[in-house]
Amino acid sequence: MGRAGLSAAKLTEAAAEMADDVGFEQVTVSALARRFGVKDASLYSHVKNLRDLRVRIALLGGEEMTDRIATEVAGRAGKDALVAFANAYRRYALDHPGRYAATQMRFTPEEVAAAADSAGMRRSIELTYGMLRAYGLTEPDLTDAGRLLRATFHGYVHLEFSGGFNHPREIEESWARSLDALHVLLENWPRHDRKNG
Amino acid sequence: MGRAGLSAAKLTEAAAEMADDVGFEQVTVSALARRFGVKDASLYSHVKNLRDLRVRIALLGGEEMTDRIATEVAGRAGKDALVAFANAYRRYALDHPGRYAATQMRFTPEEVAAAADSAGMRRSIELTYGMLRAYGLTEPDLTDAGRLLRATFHGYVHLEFSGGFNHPREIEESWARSLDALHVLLENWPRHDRKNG
DNA sequence: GGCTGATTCCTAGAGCCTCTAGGGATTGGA
DNA sequence: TCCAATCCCTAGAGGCTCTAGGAATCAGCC
Repeated sequence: MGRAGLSAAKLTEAAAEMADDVGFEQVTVSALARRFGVKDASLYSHVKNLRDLRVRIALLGGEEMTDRIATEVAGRAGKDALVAFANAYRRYALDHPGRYAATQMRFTPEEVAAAADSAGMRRSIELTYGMLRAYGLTEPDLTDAGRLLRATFHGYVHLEFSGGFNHPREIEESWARSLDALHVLLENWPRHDRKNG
Repeated sequence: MGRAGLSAAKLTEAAAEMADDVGFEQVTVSALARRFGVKDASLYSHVKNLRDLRVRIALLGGEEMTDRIATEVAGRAGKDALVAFANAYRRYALDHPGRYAATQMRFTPEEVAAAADSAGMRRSIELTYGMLRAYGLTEPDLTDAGRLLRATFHGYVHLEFSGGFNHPREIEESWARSLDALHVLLENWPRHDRKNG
């Protein structure tokens, strides 16, 4: 009988699809092996262990998400860019809940350091900063506002996922109004006072 | 030999401590049984299954967190209340990472419905709304702003936990400035236009 | 084609986990 | 004292991760 033709990349892609289908926490080495008609021990030649597999899903998700956001934000500035960024972020999470959940894992310092080197991470930061510069922000406000935005986007999506919103119908409108509010916030950002660190 | 004197409440409390110690995902029926010097099968008379145990941790954490926030916010209004609320929220999460992680589980609709009946949930909503009313907000802005705040607080804590911040030393300052910004945001909230739902 | 080395996938098995079924021990109350 | 409820146990099925070592298959080379 022929081989399944496995590779780390193929496994990661399949695992990501599996995560979107059945939930990130349900992604398991043995279930993935089953999907390829192969024994679970076979996967350990391609992937170090379960955690390694999950981190790979996270990196894949991060890259894809950054790609989407980048194409949506391209050529926009100000509120246009903010809304495009936020919507691309949220839509990716809704389209790929498993991959998105992977990106929200708790990483070890080593994993963070490794990921920080990746192109995706840097591009993602570039995108955010570019957007914020259009609001006239400079460091350290750039960092602070960036953190606040990332936190808010993630928090909103997370709440939406975890059923924290009681009236699902109004989510779209709530989200739109939150973006209005964030735009106002960025325009009125309480600037850092140089004299009074 | 005597009995261990187990009960659902005792198990939940011990499981919560365990979650804070070793991480929410490491909380396991057999590990918990070991802690009580008892066989794992014994716990299943008190707790339905692992998920049940985890949901109990979440409810306990939610109650405790609401208590803390309530006492901190009591007697304050405006920015004072906002800062007290936010700091109590964040501090609880940092003090009890396992319990906090539990509150951020993905719940089934039934679990959400059950939790929505609990006193803690209602009190938590009351607290938020009371705070926002002091900013002169009314529905539906109350709902939208409340969602945005909850999302932001959670997102910030989550980012902090997951190592999303590269410069740990500046987190405190970033957080303080984000609270300033949120205060400004609430004062300049783009009010709902009744004519144009 | 035949050889060779690397890679792929396998079997076997240890160890840990969840959860069920059913039975003996311990308790508090009648 | 005795009964019923409750607690905790043993036994066991089944799933998961991961290691060790062996057999099959592939690619490239003569």
